[in-house]
Amino acid sequence: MKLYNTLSGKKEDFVPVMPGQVRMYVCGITVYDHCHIGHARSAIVFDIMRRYLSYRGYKVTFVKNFTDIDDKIINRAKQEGVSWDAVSKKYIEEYYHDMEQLGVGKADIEPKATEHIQEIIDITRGLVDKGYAYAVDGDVYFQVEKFADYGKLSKREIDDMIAGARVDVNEKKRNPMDFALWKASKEGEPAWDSPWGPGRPGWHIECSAMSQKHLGDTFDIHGGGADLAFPHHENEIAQSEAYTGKPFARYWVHNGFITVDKEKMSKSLGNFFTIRDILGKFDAEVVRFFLLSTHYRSPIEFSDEQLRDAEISIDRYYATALRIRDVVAQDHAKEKTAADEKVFEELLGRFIERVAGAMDDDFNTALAIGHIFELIRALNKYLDGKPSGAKAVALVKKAEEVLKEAGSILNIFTRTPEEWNRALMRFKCPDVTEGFILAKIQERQKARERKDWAMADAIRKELDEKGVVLEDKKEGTSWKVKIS
RNA sequence: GGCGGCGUACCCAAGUGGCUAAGGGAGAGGUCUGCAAAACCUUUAUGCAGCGGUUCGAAUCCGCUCGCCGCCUCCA
Repeated sequence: MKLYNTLSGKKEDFVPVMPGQVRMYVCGITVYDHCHIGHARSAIVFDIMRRYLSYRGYKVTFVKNFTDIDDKIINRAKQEGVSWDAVSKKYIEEYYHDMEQLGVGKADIEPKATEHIQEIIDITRGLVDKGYAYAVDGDVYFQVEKFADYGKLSKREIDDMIAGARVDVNEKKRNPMDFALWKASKEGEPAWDSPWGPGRPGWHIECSAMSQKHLGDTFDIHGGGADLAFPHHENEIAQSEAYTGKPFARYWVHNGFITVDKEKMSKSLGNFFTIRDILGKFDAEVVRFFLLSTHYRSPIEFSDEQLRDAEISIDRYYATALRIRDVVAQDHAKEKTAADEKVFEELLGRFIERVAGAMDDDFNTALAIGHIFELIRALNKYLDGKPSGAKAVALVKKAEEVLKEAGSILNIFTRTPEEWNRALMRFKCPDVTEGFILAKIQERQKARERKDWAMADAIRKELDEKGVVLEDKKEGTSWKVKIS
């Protein structure tokens, strides 16, 4: 497998520390507000990586944390007039709700910062003892100049960053780039006892503490959004490597942003869409497909139009799945070889290998999806040739099986065509019932039998206006939800 | 200002040295159909922002130019 490593700026062969095992840590969210689609992207991308590594036979230990103590949480609590832990508790629940709907699995371990105060204090004290950190008025700062490799992840020099205008001025810091490991709490703020007085952890230290505790000093993959590379991940590296004297994470993986009008979606710009807003308009599978149809490191422009494209693509898959079922159910007494059998069989044979090859290459989900639709087209073409008999059934069943396998890798195409159709009805034609549709189809069938085409077309038009499309086939008329 | 990234058809999007530049959508034409829908076929980049260079050979590597974005402050 190849994996792009931010540390080297290149794709590298993935070799885990312990053969057959992968230990990965992903920075989760700070729980002070609803999650937006950008959070969903990160969650889905790393969920897919974890799934695929398991699929490839690795024993994966996946850790994703919650930052449950932080300035934003404290401010939010003040605003709402509730305790800080009521805020974090509420948004952890919201997060689980969103993720469950999105089909994102839980991590193996989901640690919280506040449950690792002792570990955080231990590391902080260790860094002070080793001379990497200093205490001032109850705060403890990491001294970046003491760590020779500082800047190796984000590829920047300490001096260049200071030259940049936007570093905050803080009298207590020896160097403006120094960052807090421990912050003294003000009156009324949440506080834990420490050797430096009552206080709370800085932001970066928690990930060093939790990853070390649950995965060890050196582990395989550390992930998060691209905006975390600096300063968060850079600081994690400094703390952890200064403390343990060992390499920290071996592969640094960062997902790209979601953009709106080409600009990064963010809270401060106010151009964000929450997961729950989007799931009110589109099915979760559509969101997953949309996010996976672009490589995880590239930016994705968010729009309803793009989601609709995803919806159409998924519908194409389920329409084919239905066709497979219909074909298999037909009478196969007669052996008939379709003209394109060889081409189809050949493509079918290499399919899983090609999908896996795409995923092996830095989790290229977009390419994997391309392969899926290539097979779908070949299959449809093959079926257009009206093949029949045992061989044909075997090939079609094989296609069904491998398409499902590929879908399961990406956590898409996991439902039946009926389930998909029902999900679509919820969004596209909530007022129409299946009973009504079937009655109309029957009425139209009678009209068709007496060749009353005007009536038949009128009924079809009526349903079309309600968002239902009819398809006349040999076996009878079927219906589906109209997309667009 | 420093650092990083991106620019592939009407739209979205793979491809990072070598068969005819994946795949999806949209458009046009066709096969099928009572008519449709679906499916399939044909068609839409001798071309990969522009200009140079390296090479037998580049969308792919190097340099410059233009445009866009991100990080340097909390941020997935």
